[in-house]
Amino acid sequence: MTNRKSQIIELTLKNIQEKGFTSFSYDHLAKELGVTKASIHYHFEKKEDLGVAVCERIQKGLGDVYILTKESAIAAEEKPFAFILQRIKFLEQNGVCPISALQADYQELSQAMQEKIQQLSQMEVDVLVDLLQDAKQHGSLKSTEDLEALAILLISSTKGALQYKRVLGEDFFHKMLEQLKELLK
Amino acid sequence: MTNRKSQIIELTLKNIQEKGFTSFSYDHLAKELGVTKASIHYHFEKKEDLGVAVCERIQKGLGDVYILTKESAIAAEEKPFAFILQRIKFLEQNGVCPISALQADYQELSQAMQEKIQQLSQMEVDVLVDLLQDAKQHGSLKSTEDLEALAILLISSTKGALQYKRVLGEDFFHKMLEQLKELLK
DNA sequence: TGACACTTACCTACTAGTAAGTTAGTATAT
DNA sequence: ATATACTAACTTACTAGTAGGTAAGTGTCA
Repeated sequence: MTNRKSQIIELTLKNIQEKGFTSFSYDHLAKELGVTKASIHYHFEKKEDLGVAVCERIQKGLGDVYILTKESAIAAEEKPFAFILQRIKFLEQNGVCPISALQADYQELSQAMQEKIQQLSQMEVDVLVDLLQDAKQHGSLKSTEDLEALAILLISSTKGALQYKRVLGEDFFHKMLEQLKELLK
Repeated sequence: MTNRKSQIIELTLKNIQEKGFTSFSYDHLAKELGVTKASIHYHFEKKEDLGVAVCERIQKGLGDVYILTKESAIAAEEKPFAFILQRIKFLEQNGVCPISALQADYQELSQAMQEKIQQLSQMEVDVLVDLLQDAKQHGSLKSTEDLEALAILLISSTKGALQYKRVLGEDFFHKMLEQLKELLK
């Protein structure tokens, strides 16, 4: 049963979103799966190994949504915002973005995980810049616009708003998205 | 020595910024102060009590910067951005905003702390909306602008960018601030 | 004398991680 | 066909360390 391994990764991803990396435990994970803690150690010897596997899982998810958006039939100028909406969809109720959760614990993590999180964060920017470039070529964005700076604003505000959403409710987040939509016109 | 109490609060604030609420410990705090763990329990019986005290400390700091900005001699249209810059100044190197750190642990915290964090988050929005209203009256903002939505965008993006800053460096953050400056023109 | 600010010594619960043993299934050689 | 050898996927039982929290005692100063 190799899908026990991906089952653990998936459950860990959920736990990271809800509690953060340092606050979830092998014991809790094991109880949720109905196996022993040692069984999870069999698949992922150290917590760090599981962490790296989850980072790779997130990276794949990010890449998939990128390709999906890139190849989609919608207009190029709508793709940056569509990409953001697609990414949000993957986040369950009351769950923060897993990348944000990992960033929050960043300083306590091993070097291997820090490098992975750095890669992930940079990839988020790069992917959005690429979609913005396509949108610009189709004439929807002001040519004076610094696309990297714009991507940074879009990502930062989305991630920040997801944090506030848990505390202040859906309404906060929707108002933010409306502002972003306006900004991309 | 009543300032031992505020000494503990100050150190806890620093610890929350670096590790988050669930990941700092009384033991670690005690060692940093050169006292025993039980001594901290004497001042703050439960960790929750210390957490609430820190929230109140943050709330006071937020209020102080607000009053300082409100009463400052600079032009009203520059006050929203000046307020954000002042708030960032209080954050030490590699430290995330303490409110963001508390939001990240939100779901694991007691109801008392959740309520405090909710108050704090709402206060951030309210204070910025107030400064934006003053700026609008002095003619620097488009009258069509929804000020609450703008405040939400400013706060979200600042908080989000502070997270990325730890991982991707100062440059990321500066680019974000430049975009916000542009947005407020 | 008694309140204040502690310390010492402890408890229980939980953490990551490990060692050794078990079970079921597979591949191979005779 | 069957014994042998091996592997995957576990479990049981443990370690050492750390977490929050408490009870009882100590020194000090008004």
